[in-house]
Amino acid sequence: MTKLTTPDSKISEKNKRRIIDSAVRAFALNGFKGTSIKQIADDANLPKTNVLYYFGSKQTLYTAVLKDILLVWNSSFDKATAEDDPAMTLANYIAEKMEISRIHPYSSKVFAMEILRGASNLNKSNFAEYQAWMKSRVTVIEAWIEQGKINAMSAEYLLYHIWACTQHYADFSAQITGLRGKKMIKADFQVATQDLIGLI
Amino acid sequence: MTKLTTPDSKISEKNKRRIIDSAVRAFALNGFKGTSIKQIADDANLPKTNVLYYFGSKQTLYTAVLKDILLVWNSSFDKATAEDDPAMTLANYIAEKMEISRIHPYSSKVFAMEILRGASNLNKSNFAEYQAWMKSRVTVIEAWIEQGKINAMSAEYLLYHIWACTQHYADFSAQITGLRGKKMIKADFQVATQDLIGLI
DNA sequence: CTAAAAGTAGACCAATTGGTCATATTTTTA
DNA sequence: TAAAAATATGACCAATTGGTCTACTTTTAG
Repeated sequence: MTKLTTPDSKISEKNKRRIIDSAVRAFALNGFKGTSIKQIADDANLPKTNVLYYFGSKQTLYTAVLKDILLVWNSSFDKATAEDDPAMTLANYIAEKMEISRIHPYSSKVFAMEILRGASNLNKSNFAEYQAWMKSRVTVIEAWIEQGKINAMSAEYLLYHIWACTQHYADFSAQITGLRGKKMIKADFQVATQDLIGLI
Repeated sequence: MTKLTTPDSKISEKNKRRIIDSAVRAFALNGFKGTSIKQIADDANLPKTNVLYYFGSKQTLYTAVLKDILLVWNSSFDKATAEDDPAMTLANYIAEKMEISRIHPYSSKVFAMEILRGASNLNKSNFAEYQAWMKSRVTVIEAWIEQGKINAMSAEYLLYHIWACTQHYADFSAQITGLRGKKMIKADFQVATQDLIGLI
C-alpha cells in the first residue's frame, strides 16, 4: 500500500498540536514580539530547539497559528441562500459567532491583534477569499431586502456590525470583566446573544 | 510671584508631546514589546537618551500614552440625564464615537491592544472610574426604559454593542480596507454612522 | 553676568532572544 | 537487525535593546 501523501507521524502531529496550542495563548497574551520561543516551548514542555525543529522559525509558527485559527471560523451562514429565513439564519450566525468567542477567546484575540497591527501576516489569498465571501453574503442579504423580508439597510455594514459585536465579547473580555467585577459565564453569553439577536 | 506648581517648560512640553505622538503610532503598529525606544526616538527626531530623560522607562512612557488616550474619550453622553431624549442622545454618542475612531485610529488601536492583552497596565483606579461611569449610564438608560421612551433591553449590553461597533471601525480598519479594496473615507464613515444609529 | 537647572548626546553594558550546529537518541523501514 | 530517517537537546552565537553613566551645551533665574 503506497501513500500518496506523507502525512505527519503521530509524534509530529501531537507535538505540533501542543506547540500551536501553547503558541496561541502566548501570542494572545503577549503579542508576536512579546512572546519568546522559549516561553512557548516551556509551556508545551519541550526544549526550545524542538519548536524550531517543527516550525523552522518564529514567523512560520505564527503563520501556522493564524492558519489554524481561520479553520475555526466557518459557520452555517457561509452556505445560507436567498431562500432561507433571514431572522433564523442571522440569529443562528450570531449565536455561532458568540459561541466561538466564548470557547476560543485566545484565537479570537490573536486574530484581532493581527488585524490591529495591519494584517501584514495575512496573505493576499486570505483576503481574496474573504472578499469573495463578503460579496456572496452581501448578495444574499440584498436579496432578502429585495424580497421585503428585512428592512432596507447596508448589507455590508450590517455584517461589520455583527462581526464587531460578537468579536467584542472575546476580544474585550478583560474590559467587560473589569466593568462587571466578575467574569462572564455561559449564561451571560446567552443573555448577550439574545440581546444582540433582538437588536439586529 | 511664586509658582504653586512647577509646570513643564515649553521645551519639555513640546518634546513630550512629540514623543507621545510618535509612541502612539509605534505602539499601535508593533505592540509594546515590538516597539523599541530607538524607533520612537528616531520618529520624534530625538536621541534615544532623550526619550529616557523625559519618561524614565519604556513602561512609564507606555503608561503616559495610555493616559493620554483616555483624555480623548470623553463625550456628551457622559453628562446625559434621564430627562434627555434617548434617540437624540444615543445618536450623538454614536456619532461622536465614530468620529473619534476616524480621527484617532492609532489611539484606539493601542487601547484595544492593551485590553486584548488583559489590561494589565490599566490600574485599579482606571477601572473604578469606568465602573462608576458604566453604572451611572446604565441608570440613565434604565430610566428611559421605565418611562417607556425606549424598548426594554439590557442597558449594559446595549452599551457594549455601541462600543463594539464604533471601535470596530478604528480597530479593524485593516480588515475593512482589505475587504472593500479601498480605504474608508469620511463619507463612508457617515454612512456607517447613520446605519448604526438606525440599528440602535 | 553667573550659577544652577534643564536638556542633549555618545559610549557602554548586561540581559534577552532568534536561530545554528553538532551530536545523541528514538522510531521507522526494508 | 541494520541502515536510514525522524526526533531530541545542549552549547553556542550575533543582534537587539532597555537602561546607566558621564560629559557637554543651552536655558532660566536671581
